[in-house]
Amino acid sequence: MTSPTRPAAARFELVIPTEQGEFIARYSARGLARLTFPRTGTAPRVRPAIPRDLLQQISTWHRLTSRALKMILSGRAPLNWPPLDLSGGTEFQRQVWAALQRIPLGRTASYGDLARDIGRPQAFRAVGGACGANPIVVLIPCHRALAANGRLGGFSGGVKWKRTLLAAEGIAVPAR
DNA sequence: AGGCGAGTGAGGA
DNA sequence: TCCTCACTCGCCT
Repeated sequence: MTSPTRPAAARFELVIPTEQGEFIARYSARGLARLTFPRTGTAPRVRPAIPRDLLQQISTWHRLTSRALKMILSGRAPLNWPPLDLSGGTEFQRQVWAALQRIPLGRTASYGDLARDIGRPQAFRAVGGACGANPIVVLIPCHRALAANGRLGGFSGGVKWKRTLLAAEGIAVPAR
């Protein structure tokens, strides 16, 4: 056939400028597949052009992503969300990510709480791993997962970001 | 209070 | 099959 078949895994990147830097959003044909923190000191890279048949769809999603991100960064709960393409995760990871999305803005849960939420009370340690594999920072609020006894725990994007995000949501940030 | 070790489930090499 | 965790708990100073 003449229609160019895109690989199912095709991803298209757009940036979201914020006061904190440029977040990078990556879209598949199914929705937002990845959102990453601003990188410091990397050369701007060439991004593949978005095919015409996806342009309008992705533009719409990107507006939703940008607004939702900026809302959370300013401590307000987003009204609308882009569709999320979480097909890259395992079943267990998707369950953890869904549990994270149930934590309201301004609230936190411990890794143990999340493990109980998904019906695997002993899997609290694996929950940490799934949080670390979260492909969509901020919108899937892995920063709201703390260790037991209110300790901060870790963060794949760096603990500084975790503190920043918690502070933006008005959460008292543990000393460590 | 704080350190330490064992136990734990999932994922990746 | 092994190893590594963004953990938790209990026991010990």
